[in-house]
Amino acid sequence: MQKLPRTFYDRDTILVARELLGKYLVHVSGSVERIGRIVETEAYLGPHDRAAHSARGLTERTKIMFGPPGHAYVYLIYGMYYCMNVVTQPEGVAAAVLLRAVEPVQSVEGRTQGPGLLCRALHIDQRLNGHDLLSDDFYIADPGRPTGFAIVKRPRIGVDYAGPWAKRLLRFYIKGSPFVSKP
DNA sequence: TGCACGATGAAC
DNA sequence: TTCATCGTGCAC
Repeated sequence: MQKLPRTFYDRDTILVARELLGKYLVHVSGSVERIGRIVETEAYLGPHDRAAHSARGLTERTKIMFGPPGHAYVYLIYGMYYCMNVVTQPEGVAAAVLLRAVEPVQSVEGRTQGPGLLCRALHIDQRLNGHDLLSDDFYIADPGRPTGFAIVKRPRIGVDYAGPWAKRLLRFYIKGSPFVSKP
């Protein structure tokens, strides 16, 4: 499998969010290689995007989002679940793509439909925050098998407080996939 | 130093 | 619709 290059992430966030669909998220922990096929993503376009953590500027938590592209931004939500993001665009631009659901491919136990569940199933936690996705133990790759699928656009989940930004169609998923969190 | 609040998920 | 559970961010 071809690991996605830095240039893949160093582009428009919406484009990256769409093109991440169908790619394989790989996490190697110990001797176990867990793989999930990305079927649902959301784009967060800080700092103007009121739904993005980076809307409040550079803070201890969001500094990863301001960093160079191709790194993981992992944070704890509601005190019990982790959410996995991919940092996009050049260093200094605080944008990222939230991975909302994956389809189990290898060594994945439990459900993966939802950002908290997919992190639990792939053993992703705060230790991977800031991790370079061009490393050998945590990365995203192109399976190379053109499958061909339609992409559905919807408003993002759980950001009703974001005013007009809550209505933007920044959530993308593979049409018909049974592994999407909220079809 | 204290406290309100989530880019959630599951139960009721 | 309600609750579990806790780090972050910002008000005192």
